[in-house]
Amino acid sequence: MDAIDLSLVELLRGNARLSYAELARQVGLSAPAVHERVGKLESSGVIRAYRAEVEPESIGLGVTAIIGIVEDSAADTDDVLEAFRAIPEIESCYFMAGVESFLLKARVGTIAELEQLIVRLNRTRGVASTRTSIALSTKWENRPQPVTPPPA
Amino acid sequence: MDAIDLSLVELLRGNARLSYAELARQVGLSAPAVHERVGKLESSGVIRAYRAEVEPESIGLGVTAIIGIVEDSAADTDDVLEAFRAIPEIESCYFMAGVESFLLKARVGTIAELEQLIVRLNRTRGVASTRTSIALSTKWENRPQPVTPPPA
DNA sequence: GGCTCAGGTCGATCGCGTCCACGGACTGTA
DNA sequence: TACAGTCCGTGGACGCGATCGACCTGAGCC
Repeated sequence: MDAIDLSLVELLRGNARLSYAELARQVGLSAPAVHERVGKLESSGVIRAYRAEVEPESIGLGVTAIIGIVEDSAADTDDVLEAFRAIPEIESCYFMAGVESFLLKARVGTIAELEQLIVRLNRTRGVASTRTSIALSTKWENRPQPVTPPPA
Repeated sequence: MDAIDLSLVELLRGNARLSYAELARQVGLSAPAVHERVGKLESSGVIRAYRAEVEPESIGLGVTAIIGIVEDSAADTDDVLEAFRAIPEIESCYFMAGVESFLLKARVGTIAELEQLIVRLNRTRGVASTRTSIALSTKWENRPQPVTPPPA
């Protein structure tokens, strides 16, 4: 992970469809060298995936909700996690410090679907209570922040 | 936005670096036809960007926080939003229903930086109070959910 | 000094991206 | 029914990019 790797990561966070040739020009290496570096970044897990970012409304996901989960005292956290993983509407899942063990971001098409989702979450074994907040609009999401040189 | 467009969107949400030729094979069209469709999806705003998804720790962003913002009664929401937009650590920003007008997801390198960020947010004109929760771990994030056929 | 290895360049080949001309289906009109 | 226009696709052509293999160079180590 040197400065060139960081540049590559930053370029690909901005536009995942840049060609290797273009990346090579930007960082001042040859295309095969860039190809190899990017391959290593992928296989070492630094780059996890390349995703198109899509306007959620246009694929029928107009309702965004943030849901806090309180576990009951007998809950097995791994089981709860497993149950959440099986629910496709849950796009993100964070394990939190605080009373609410999990914070979920979910997207559904309608308020009715959100209601169903909340019922399902409340029925999940290990879940004591849920607290749902609705996002009226997403101002921005997953904006890549500029890569800081070296963290240390 | 027909069924083929939805397939293209779904394929690109799964892997933004698929070639047009490969997309063409998957949806049963020619490469130029796919090229044109994807171009239209981009210019119509359905596809907003292509991003590499990076392990945050490896670029020095090991601390994730979720921050709720309460505006004061004299706040100009647009100004507050503008101020947030200028803070690169804020990766996502949702305008919420409820007491907290905004919910922010921020990533920083260290707890010390998080402290500075919170101070900065509290000093922002229009912000009455903040409530920060720390994510101990990110179980998953921005998992693309399967595209439902047509929503209507 | 010489070996080894990591990581680069160069050159060649093959497939892909992209432009363009052409063609068929659908629609509205006379 | 015939016709024209539009939309959306295909196929061919061509130049560029992806990718492989051979080779080069510098650093570290016996």
